[in-house]
Amino acid sequence: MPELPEVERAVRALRSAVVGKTIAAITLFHPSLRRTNRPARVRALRGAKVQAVDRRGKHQLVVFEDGRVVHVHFRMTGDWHYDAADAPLPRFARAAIAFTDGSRVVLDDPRALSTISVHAAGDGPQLRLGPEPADVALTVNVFASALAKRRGPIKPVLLDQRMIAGLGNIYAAESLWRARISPRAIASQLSRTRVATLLSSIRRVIDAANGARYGEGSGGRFGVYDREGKPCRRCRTPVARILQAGRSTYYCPRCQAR
DNA sequence: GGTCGCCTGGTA
DNA sequence: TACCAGGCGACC
Repeated sequence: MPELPEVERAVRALRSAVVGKTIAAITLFHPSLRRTNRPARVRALRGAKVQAVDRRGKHQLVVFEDGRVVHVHFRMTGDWHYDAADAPLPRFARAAIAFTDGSRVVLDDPRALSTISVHAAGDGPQLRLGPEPADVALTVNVFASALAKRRGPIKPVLLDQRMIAGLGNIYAAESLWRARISPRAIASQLSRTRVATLLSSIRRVIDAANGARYGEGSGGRFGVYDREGKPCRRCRTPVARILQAGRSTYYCPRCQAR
């Protein structure tokens, strides 16, 4: 599920579910999680009390009262599942956190690419992230000077989390479509006007995605994403798909001509 | 920058 | 049986 709006939703749900609770046990089921986590460090979280749940970009941070931090990233297909500690596990359970009140949070992830790591107090994960889309410090000037340093095509640049934290493949494509900018346009060559348009398009697309979930049904109505061969919603030209940096990019060859 | 690997499932 | 997948770090 995870693009920014989905992670934000997941964080809010997690926050209301676990803040103030004390860990009874953490269990890692998937080999890749066992490989990357030291058992003693995970076991030592027993008795730790959750103080806060924070989000930075698509990263989730569970902060404990003693300053330790559990860092979770859903990658492609992770999500939280809530149940009781004695309930049957969901099909793709990769990890579980049981609390002393009998409740449980399960990391449910068919593709098993999610990551979990445990950090000592004062030694949190080093996240190299740019500003959040909604950050008022992210001005057109700031965005333009960041883009000016990048000689490559704009679409892969937008996926770099150091540009804007949390922007993913879907909304990068949607933002460019909305701004009528070719995904192949060279980042450093965008005019200031186009940079301004792109920034406001990114914000509008993210805002719409944030709101769409409650509207149900209205969500998932993309302009170009996953619409190869289907008509552009603006000009009816068939949407094209190209590969950039190994990822699909959908765009309208007419609205977003170079 | 591009490409690959991590994992596993859904779909054509 | 192929290809594709909302991410990202390691590699050239």
